[in-house]
Amino acid sequence: MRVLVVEDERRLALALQHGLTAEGFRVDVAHDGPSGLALATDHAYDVVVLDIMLPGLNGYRVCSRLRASGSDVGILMLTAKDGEWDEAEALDTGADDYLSKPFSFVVLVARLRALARRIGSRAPRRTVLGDLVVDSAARTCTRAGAAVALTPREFAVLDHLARRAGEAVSKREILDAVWDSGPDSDPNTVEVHVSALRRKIDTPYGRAAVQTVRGTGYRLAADGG
Amino acid sequence: MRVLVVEDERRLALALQHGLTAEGFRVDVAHDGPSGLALATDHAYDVVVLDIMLPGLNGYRVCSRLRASGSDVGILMLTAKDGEWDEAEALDTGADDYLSKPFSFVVLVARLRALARRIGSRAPRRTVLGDLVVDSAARTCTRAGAAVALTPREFAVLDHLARRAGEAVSKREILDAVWDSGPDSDPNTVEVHVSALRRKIDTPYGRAAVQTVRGTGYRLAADGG
DNA sequence: GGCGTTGCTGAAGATCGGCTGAAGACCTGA
DNA sequence: TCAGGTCTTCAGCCGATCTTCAGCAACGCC
Repeated sequence: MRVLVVEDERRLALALQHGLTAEGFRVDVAHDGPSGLALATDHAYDVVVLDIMLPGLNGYRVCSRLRASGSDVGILMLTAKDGEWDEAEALDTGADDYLSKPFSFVVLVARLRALARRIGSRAPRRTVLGDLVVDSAARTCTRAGAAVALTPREFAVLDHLARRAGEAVSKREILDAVWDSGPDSDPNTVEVHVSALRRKIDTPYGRAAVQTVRGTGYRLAADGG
Repeated sequence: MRVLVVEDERRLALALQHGLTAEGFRVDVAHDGPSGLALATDHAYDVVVLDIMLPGLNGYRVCSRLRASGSDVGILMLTAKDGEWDEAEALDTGADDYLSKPFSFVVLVARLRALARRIGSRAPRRTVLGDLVVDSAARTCTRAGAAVALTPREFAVLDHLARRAGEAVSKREILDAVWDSGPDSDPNTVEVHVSALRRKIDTPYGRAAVQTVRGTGYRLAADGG
């Protein structure tokens, strides 16, 4: 699970990074509002841990801008005081949960897990495209009623395409979403997996659900191919 | 991607120009406020890197004038001090992000890329002109309800015209936007692609969506031809 | 109507991007 | 450690696409 921590207090940020990494989260850190907003806009995080007091752009504004841009990432706000005002405002600007400083690390982890679960269930569970059904929660795929066995990578690629059904998705984006890889990763990897995917969900059925968008990447046909 | 660097410190400007060019950006440079504003107004940049301390017209004023003129180009401000005042003012005048000097080049590149992506996603997803529909996200085009298969270049040209529907767009601008090419590139390349485009989206339907503006370039008819 | 300029278009060779089979690395569970 | 499955890398192939060129057409000015 991917977490973004936006916190200007370096020591706390570092502590959270280490602690959450040890808990099995993948953690990125930003130390001010604008770079936090940029990271959150740019990467597919599951949850953002957002301090309110931030240089450049405070937490409320980061939060509302994120929501304004259509993001439905989970947002957990860290309120410095424990007055009701802060918390109400946090929820008003679109945060999903809040925690008053100082907080227990164990509680934070529990809240993050709970939030991630809620967010996860908020996401569309199934994507139906004609006779192709992708079930993100169950991690299953059926075509024309028949179950199709996919490897983890194949499913992850399909799942990502399904979440953006109808849109052209670049290989770079797929690499980022599925592989957590650096900028030097090879787009051919995606091609190989798409090739395998097609062999399973397209070739036997004679219709192309996964379309190539030359020069860009791929698109999962919104009408089922 | 096109970047304008407005920076009066010659050595830094030159370093940025070289570095960003090496990263694959197309870079123009201005050394004072007024010429920066003029360049930004006259050309279709994706992002402007704007120093605050500038002769003639400071960065805040360049930024607010750009916004006042209706530009929604991405603006990344370079703040000399790292006081909160600078940064808040930068964002208030309409900047999208800021970076405190001295900054790491790698960070600048990452921020530029993130900003460009955010700006891109701000653009309208679909353009509808009569019976012609251009969907930038899906990278598809339909005319009179029928899908039209376009090559990447053809689509890029159409997409650019669609973003300025009704306006006359010069071949030079199209070259800049679609080809990332130098000043010695051949306008005939655009003509060839427009020709191919017309064969696909105009000829079969008997009406001209892509109109020639002699001496200037082309215009996508706002009423769909 | 004549002329220079500008735009259109078919053809051809060069280039690019994507697909795929194969091989070996890797991971996991027994 | 072994077996089975999966993932990544590599290289060759192939078709789609791009650019360039050259001749022709259209336009507008005189």
